[in-house]
Amino acid sequence: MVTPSAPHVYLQDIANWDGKEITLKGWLYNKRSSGKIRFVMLRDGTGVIQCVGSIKDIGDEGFAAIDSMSQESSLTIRGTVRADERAPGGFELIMSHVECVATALDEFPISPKEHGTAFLMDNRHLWLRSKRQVAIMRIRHCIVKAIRDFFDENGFTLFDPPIFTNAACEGTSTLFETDYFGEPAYLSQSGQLYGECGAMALGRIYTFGPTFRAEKSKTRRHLTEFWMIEPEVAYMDMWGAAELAEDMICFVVRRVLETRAEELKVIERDAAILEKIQKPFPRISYTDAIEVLKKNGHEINWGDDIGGDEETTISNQYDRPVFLHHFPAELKAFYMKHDPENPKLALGFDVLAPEGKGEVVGGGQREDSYEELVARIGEHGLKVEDFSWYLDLRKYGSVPHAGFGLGLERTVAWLCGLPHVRETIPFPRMISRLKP
RNA sequence: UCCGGAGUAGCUCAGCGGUAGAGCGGGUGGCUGUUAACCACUAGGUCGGGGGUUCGAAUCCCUCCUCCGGAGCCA
Repeated sequence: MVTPSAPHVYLQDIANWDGKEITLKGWLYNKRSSGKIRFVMLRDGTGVIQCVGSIKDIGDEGFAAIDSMSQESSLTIRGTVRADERAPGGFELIMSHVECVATALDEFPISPKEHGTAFLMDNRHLWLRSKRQVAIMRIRHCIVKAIRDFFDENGFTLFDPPIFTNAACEGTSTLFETDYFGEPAYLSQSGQLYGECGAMALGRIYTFGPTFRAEKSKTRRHLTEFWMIEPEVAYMDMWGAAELAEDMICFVVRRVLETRAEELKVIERDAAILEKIQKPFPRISYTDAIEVLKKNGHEINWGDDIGGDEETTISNQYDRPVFLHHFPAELKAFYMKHDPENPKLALGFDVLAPEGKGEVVGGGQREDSYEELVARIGEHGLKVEDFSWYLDLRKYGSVPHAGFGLGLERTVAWLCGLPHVRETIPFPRMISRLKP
């Protein structure tokens, strides 16, 4: 039991308890021993600390308890906090009492040594206990919170789109089909069309939810289930949406730097690189980008899609995110508004993250003309009746409007400097990963 | 779907025609300041599956499976 003089303390607050007797509750991270002394590395989810036990303080009983526990056994330790130069976190705990809560019934699969990613992914449920994964999850949470705060503080309303959808917006090949009481239903691959309904109702909204893509992509940037944030604003044009994306990204980066410096250190992410993420981001048109790519030895022509290697070439020219805008309209989705000054171009943009991290945002202005949109739906081989509700937005008081989609996992991977998105979400879903 | 790469102890890997190996992890013992502790001993294997070549295959050939990376598509 916890005595009033030895309250339960989390390791993140340990600096406030120097010289005091406290209780720690956690798991055995590692241990070392000598004949008459025991070193216990305890983690509690907020940090790791070395606890020192000498035979005169904890007796044979304490030694026996420690010796019976293997890695990841759960335990509580009472002791006195002591600042110590030699300790990695600056503090140690001098044990006065140790109690095993539950011994690990088997050898913990993930030893303190190196492991391959396939093995770690098979043990994702346990891998999440490691210092590095804990730090990444904390930063992910920070980013989620910052995004919500940014929109909430700027007059936006959270607007949740459905996950079951009936329409095959952009062809069924990339959608997961489910049996919905005998009818086919598809897991949402974007909340945007619903977000547009919200913008017409509430003015400024953002969606924040999971989306699903059945595309058989096997790359470091793809998940089949990922989280997307999609703001949508009535009476906003393409450049307004671009500025919104810019402000949001800067706000999020600032928040991570201010509140997650420790976690960035744990994952060895150079904060100086993130300090450079400031307005304004360079803006380069698709047409100009093609010229840049040609000069850099890429075999690409106007009208071709810009692939991963090309994106890297462009983003490597800057130390901050870059806007790519005014793509050829035929490369983009049916709802994208065409440039009135050049109908071959779409009023859309992508944001490429620096360091070759690729596209983190895609957005632009939506087609607001009823006639144009009907024609566009036909051109894309889609059925007008599937989009009757969407067309109603143009029928009843259509206005210029714009928005964008931000991929959460790609953003986390970029800000954390991770090579692969699989470590950015607790349980990544990929083409060959459904378990755990 | 296509193009590469890899499957050997619980994990990370070496061995690449001639007796199945190391480090870590596990177990046992030792050590009063260790830091991925150290020292000694010890247990642990259908060398991804199937077929073939050979006196002999983890090793060479064929085939299948799985995973990893990339392409396409996208956030």
